[in-house]
Amino acid sequence: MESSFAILAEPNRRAILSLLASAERSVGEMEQRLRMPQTSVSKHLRVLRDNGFVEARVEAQRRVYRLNPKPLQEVDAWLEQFRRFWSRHIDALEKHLDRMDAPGAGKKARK
Amino acid sequence: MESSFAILAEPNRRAILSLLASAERSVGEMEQRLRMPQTSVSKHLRVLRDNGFVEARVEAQRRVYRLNPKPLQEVDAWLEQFRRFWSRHIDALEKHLDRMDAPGAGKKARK
DNA sequence: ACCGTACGTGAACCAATGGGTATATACGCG
DNA sequence: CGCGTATATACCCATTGGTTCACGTACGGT
Repeated sequence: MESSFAILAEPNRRAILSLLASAERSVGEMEQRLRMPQTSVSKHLRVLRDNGFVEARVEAQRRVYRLNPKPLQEVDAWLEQFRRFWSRHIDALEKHLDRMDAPGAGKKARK
Repeated sequence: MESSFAILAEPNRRAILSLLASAERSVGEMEQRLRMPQTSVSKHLRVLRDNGFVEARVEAQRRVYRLNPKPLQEVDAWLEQFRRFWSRHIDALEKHLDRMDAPGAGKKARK
């Protein structure tokens, strides 16, 4: 049960996730895009997989990885408590957050 | 030049930040609220200070710490690239709520 | 059946870091 | 001035975590 923050503390892992944000990628693809050794990529992927940040599917000899957003959503949720420090000035964002704010509590239409 | 994520990887530091999210606090206050040794609190505060997460003001023998949101905003900004992975769900929820909201005449407050 | 490609994994190595203990500094008070 | 309170820091130690090297495995083409 590592914290998601601990996983994201590693720069190479963040790079991998950023890559996967735009598209699915095979290991070799990440290897050359990020210019890092394959074993390093594989190990980071292992950590990301074990913690639910990515999922893989087998395609011949390749493993194609795709992003799983759930852990990142948790990080986003943790940040919630601090948003009031900067969101006051950004009305559009505030409205967006307000809407996310109603998790089935039944108060859908504020204002 | 440490990544903000590396700073947030530490659970106690996150606890400190959460505390400071609600109010300014002195070191001793955090010490007892978090039930952790003072030297530990001080060390984590040092890291948080050096990385711009908190600022301190001197008040007699006390140091009162307050939150500085900028580094957290950067984290929030990094998450931006992933928001599309769950904003679709939010949109769906939004539409659902809108539909419940306006059963006959369409006043949808979209945008 | 081989051989190269594509990944994963285990072991050894090394640097960074958090916790604990002891100590240093700063301040207010009697 | 000496003492207690409040906080910071230096040092040591144990652990963690990332990198590299070497090897293992699975698959497809020829």
